[in-house]
Amino acid sequence: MNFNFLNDLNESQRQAVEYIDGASLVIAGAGSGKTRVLTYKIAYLLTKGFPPSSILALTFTNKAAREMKERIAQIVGERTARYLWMGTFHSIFSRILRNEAQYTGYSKNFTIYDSSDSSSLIKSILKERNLDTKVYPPGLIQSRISTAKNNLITPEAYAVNIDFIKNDRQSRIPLLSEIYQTYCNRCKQADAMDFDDLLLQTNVLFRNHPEVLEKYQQLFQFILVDEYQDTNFAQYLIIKKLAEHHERICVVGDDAQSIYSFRGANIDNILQFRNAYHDARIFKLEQNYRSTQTIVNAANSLIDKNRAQIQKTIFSEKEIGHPIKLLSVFTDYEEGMTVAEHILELYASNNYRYADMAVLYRTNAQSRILEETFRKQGIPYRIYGGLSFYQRKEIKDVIAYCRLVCNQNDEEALKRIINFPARGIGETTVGKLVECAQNNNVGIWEVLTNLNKYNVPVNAGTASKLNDFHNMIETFSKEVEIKNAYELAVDIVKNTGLLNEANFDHSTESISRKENIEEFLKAIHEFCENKQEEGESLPILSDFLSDVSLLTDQDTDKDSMSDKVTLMTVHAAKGLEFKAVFIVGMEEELFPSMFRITNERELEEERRLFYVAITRAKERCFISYAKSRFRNGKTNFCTPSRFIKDIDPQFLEFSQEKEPAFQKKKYMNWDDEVENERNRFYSETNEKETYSEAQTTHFAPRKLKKLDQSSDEKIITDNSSFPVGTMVKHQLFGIGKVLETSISNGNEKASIDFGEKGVKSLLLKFAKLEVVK
DNA sequence: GTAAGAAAAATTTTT
DNA sequence: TTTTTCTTAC
Repeated sequence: MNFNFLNDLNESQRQAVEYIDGASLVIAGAGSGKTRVLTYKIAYLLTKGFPPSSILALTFTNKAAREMKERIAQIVGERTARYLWMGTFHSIFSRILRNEAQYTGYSKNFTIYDSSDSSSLIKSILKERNLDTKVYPPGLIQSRISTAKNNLITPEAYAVNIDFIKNDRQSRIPLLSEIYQTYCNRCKQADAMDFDDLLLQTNVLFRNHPEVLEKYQQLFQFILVDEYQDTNFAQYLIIKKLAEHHERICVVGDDAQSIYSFRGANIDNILQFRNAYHDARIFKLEQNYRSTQTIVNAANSLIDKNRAQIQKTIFSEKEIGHPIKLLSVFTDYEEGMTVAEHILELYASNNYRYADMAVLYRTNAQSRILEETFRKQGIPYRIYGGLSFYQRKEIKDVIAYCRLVCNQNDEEALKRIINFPARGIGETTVGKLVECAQNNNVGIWEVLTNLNKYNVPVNAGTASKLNDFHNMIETFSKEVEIKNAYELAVDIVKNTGLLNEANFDHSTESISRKENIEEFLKAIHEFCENKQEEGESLPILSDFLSDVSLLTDQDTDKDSMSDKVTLMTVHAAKGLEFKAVFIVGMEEELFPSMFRITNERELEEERRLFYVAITRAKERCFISYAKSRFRNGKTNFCTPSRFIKDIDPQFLEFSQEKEPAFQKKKYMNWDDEVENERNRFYSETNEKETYSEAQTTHFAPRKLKKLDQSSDEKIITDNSSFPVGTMVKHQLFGIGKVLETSISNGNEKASIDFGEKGVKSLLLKFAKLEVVK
């Protein structure tokens, strides 16, 4: 082993690595060598005599875990690195839950429900109870249940909590508590855990079985947690429990990069670390090795506008570099062209390959237009996100078959494929099965196995179809334990006719579906080979399934070698870096998202998201915003994001665009107008007034009329349906009071105070408001 | 019971 | 715009 690796570290990094006697928090600014510290720390622990199997290292993504493992393997060798407990929270604790299945009430091979399984289960529960999905929106229920689980509130605890019950009654969803209970019962019956369960059930396991907890407390001599700012309460408590005795724990994170609160992440975990671990040492990694001084300073000036944060001074000793270039364009289409031009220019300079560049956006929907322009311009690109490989219909179908074969209680899988490929078992029949199952308090599979016993009211033809289906699944399931996963999967795909179904015509889509299935089978094959290399004689299908359900698209980047521009959301870009970064769509209501501008906490998170975006850039950063954007089927007029103003202008450069060839004649005077607006933009001191004023003052009204009949002005109105002071009810936000109604862009808006949920500005045509007396 | 076609609705981030 | 749900005709 190379003992000199500590020399690669700067002073604060080295201190962070060498402190192993107690709890520590490492505040790792963007680009400060966080991964290096983590990997070296693990290597250091190994040299200090900690066996690899006594080190628990938790990451946020599979990719991060894999990369870190590789880097550690380079230092200490693969044979040692292999035994580290390193992975995502979800994968590590699903492993523990499987190992300890005897204590959990679930089987060793429990199924993992993904969010679409959860959602469809919730929908069936609502349907069975005859509840209107307008009163009980499935999405809202799902997120409430998820929040409850993330905060370790079991259905039993929920039912007796007066605050929740009162709150639900106020939101007009008093049955939520019961739905939550039913949801959990049904998951249990299906021998399935959803993502949140993996953390919740781990906590339940540790609470109910101190001897099991004790075992893992002993096992894990040292615990490391990456991306600590993104942990939720369930994760916090698991770590706290595991580290209780020895408190040899090191968490690494950056509060400035906390961007997952919508998933339950609690930034207070990192801000209040000392409350949980009183003697914790705090190390700050403040030198940024990634970006130019300009980029670092610009990002600093931005994040400085947030209130909740840990004091730190991020600095760079790299060159000053180029200013961040603002690209003001008229349309989203033009934005794509401008970005494309810059990409081609950088590429032509020979200093940048395509793979050195990334385009980051707030929402996936923005990728389409970029894709179009890149195709036209012949720029190779790769899109991350959107529909992941495992989310494709044909793949989900194959997985559903595999799931059902491994676990006949998996009702979501069963419902998905009982009539796919079509075999004459329609909705009515499934309805009868479900009803029968409910009445007898058993699972659908049980009913399917004993059609006669349960007197399912179906005719002979249907009964025989049901039996055929039942027998087919049963035949496969008998082979699960004795057959190699790959062989069984091939059997399933062949015998069920899934391949034919996918390839029913010769369209490109059809061929691609077929290829996807083949690709999937190949993945199973690889899985088997890997397992066999590790010495497992018979890798079975259920093993593969427990792996695959925790994989995401990030884990399946096949051609990372090829020279392509990366297109992804800012969220997906966390942890990555590129020589040049284009942040597009920096407009109000898009970035920051319109859903998050009324709540200060959420707005700060949006700002952190922008901070993450900027700090991905090593050398060049471009920020673009369009005046108009095609969104949700129509053209919207946009104003530049308030966040642009948060950046100290000394780090910015405005585009001095020459007339691009593609620019239409009617936009000829645009540059002048933009110039005016820029001046206005920065001389403006009254934040509130800036954008609406700028709009009316600097747009020649005549011109606007030519483009769109509607005006950009915000006009305060007196809406007869919702006069000021009216109490209204909103699906998501509950009861609120109308503060103001207005018309802007021809859209009727209302500003409504929802109390705890904050003041929201809603478009009346979207928000289905009901007046309450 | 099925499939296509029409109408309506929803538009964020994801382990 | 895309996706989901509803309707209608086979």
